[in-house]
Amino acid sequence: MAVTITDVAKAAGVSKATVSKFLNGTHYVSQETKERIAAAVSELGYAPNRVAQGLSLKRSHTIGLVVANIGNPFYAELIRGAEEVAAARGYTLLLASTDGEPRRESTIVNAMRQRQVDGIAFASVRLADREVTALAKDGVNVVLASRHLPDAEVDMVLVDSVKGAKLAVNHLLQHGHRSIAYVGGPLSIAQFQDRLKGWKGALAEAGIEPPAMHELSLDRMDVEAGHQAGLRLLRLENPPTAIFAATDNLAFGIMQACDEMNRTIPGELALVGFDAVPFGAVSLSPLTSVDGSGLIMGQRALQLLIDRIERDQRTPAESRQVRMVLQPTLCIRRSCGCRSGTEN
Amino acid sequence: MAVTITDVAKAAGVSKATVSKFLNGTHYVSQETKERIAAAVSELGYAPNRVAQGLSLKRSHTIGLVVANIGNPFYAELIRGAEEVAAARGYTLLLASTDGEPRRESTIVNAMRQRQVDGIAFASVRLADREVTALAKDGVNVVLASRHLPDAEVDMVLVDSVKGAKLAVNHLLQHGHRSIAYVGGPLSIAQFQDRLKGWKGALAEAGIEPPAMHELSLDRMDVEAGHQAGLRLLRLENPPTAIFAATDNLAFGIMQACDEMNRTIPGELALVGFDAVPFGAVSLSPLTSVDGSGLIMGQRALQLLIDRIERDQRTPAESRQVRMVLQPTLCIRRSCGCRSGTEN
DNA sequence: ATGAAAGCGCTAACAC
DNA sequence: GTGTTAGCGCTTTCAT
Repeated sequence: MAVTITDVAKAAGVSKATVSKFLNGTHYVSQETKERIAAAVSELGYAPNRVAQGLSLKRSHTIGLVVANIGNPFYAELIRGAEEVAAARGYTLLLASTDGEPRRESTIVNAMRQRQVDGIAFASVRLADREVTALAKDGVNVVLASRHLPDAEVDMVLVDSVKGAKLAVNHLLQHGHRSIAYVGGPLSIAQFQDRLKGWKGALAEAGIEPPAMHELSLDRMDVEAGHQAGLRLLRLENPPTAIFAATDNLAFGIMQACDEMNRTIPGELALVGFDAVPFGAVSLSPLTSVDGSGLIMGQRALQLLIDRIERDQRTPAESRQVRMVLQPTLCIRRSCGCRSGTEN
Repeated sequence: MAVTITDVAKAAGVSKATVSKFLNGTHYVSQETKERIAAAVSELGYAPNRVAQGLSLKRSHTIGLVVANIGNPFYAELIRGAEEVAAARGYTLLLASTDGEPRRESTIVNAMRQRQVDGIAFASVRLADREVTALAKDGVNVVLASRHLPDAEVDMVLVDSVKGAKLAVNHLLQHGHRSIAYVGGPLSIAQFQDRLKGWKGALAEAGIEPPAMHELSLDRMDVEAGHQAGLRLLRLENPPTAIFAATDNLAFGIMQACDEMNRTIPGELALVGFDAVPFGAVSLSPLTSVDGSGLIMGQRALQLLIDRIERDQRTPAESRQVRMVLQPTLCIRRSCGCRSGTEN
């Protein structure tokens, strides 16, 4: 059906081997045959079959990207960044979503390996550190984006969550708040441990010891979870005057709760999120948020991964894994009580 | 490196062919050897190499999904739906983003064909009708989601845009508005022609002839474009009292403009969007919107595509292409002036 | 500088 | 029932 290298060879009156050599610039080919082949190629509209190439080369120029949930704008940004550099460097993405289920994640990883991906980028792994390390040891190029696996021996790019959380809380402190609650995701995820730690740390430095009810680690991270948490907090006998949400999605849910209970933001409740997804600019109350730069993480993660893939190509040696930590920044909008601006 | 079918054959003391037959259940294999093979498989942890399989079968169990912009929540939903059914039916998605550039789109299509995808789903094509038809005639299974190509001879799933727009405008009319502006995307896209037509039609039926300045067809569809359009409209000497935005993203931009100019929604300006992305619920003003059901389109599109792929497998006959039109529904939130609810 | 041949991992006739 | 063989489209020694 499609035109193959054999067709080109025939048309140019040479052997497949020569065509291949010419196409890949891997050996010398005489000027004259070069031209004949080039002519045949464009004449027939030949394009190499990547599958066949992959089988022979053991290289697919395909990268698996596994995210928890495509619907979450944070991942959407990350995917965008990843796709961008993948495309630029000649790779295409195999996308899969886990819905946060570790079991589904293993299935996906297997499927990807069977498809001979050159590497896998995890945006928010749920696998255990050792499983990821095992994967890497097993020869799979891996990179972790956004989620931190302290003991996994693979490349990762993440944002400094402790620092980010402190940025957020300190800002709220500067606005005069003394009663700042925390709403975050499951503590089984390192990122949330760090954000919680940052919150606690900033408060401690200000000599504040928050009541236990002001610390909420939920097991889900969607808007609805934030909504419920918001209601819970607002109905407390002594509700907080401000909330640091460890995720923008959570913050949006909290806004919804305020809306429902007729509490104004930032008037009656100040709010700062984490991620700074673009949508925050047009949310119920324009959201001040720690910039987790999903886009950049997506980009960097893929750069790291592709670099490793292409390096391994030459030298299958174990190179030291890099851990890239992005510095967070505060994207100030109005939900904190400010008018606007950016701060570091 | 990885374990191959040959290893399994060796371990089970049979030939590769037998292993293959057993694995694919394509021929009878004696109970005894079945067991021996099964044992070898699990012993060695064998998993077939899909690339090799693909080369032999000319089937990759991979589907290309091309979207305009992953950052747009409408596409995010669509991707989510697509990924869901792809995974359920044993396919994985090759994702690529065009940024709305037709040239990039062709490049992507070529890359995907080289990778032997079993089919391509376009969420918002920019290619011309005849190019898409040519693709289909050339043996590529194609489905169009969301965007309408009147003359392309391929499967498509779309939402009835004329009807959706009427739903929106009529609702605004019922709220007593007589001055309803339209803000939409490029008229080169059929969807926007339809939404414009629906707007005009509904107004005409109400005996209203809108002034020319109240009809804005922009060439971009991002939030910023909506923002600019909103400012333009609000600064008119006789600004509209309501706006129908042909896309939620555009509506968000308009909200931003209102916010900037201190116009309340729906008090001073009523607003209805199109798409009903989840975020509308927590936007500056909870957005009433025509439900374009991106998620469902993503699902249906992939079902259509996979059905066709698997049908073609058996009978390469040209089957009539299906055009699936989803009925829009109005997702009522507050930006129109209502309190809440749903209407058809 | 070019070609012949083997091999990547799998499937599919066709024999036995 | 099971094995032999050829072939999918490409790359890559190894000769020439």
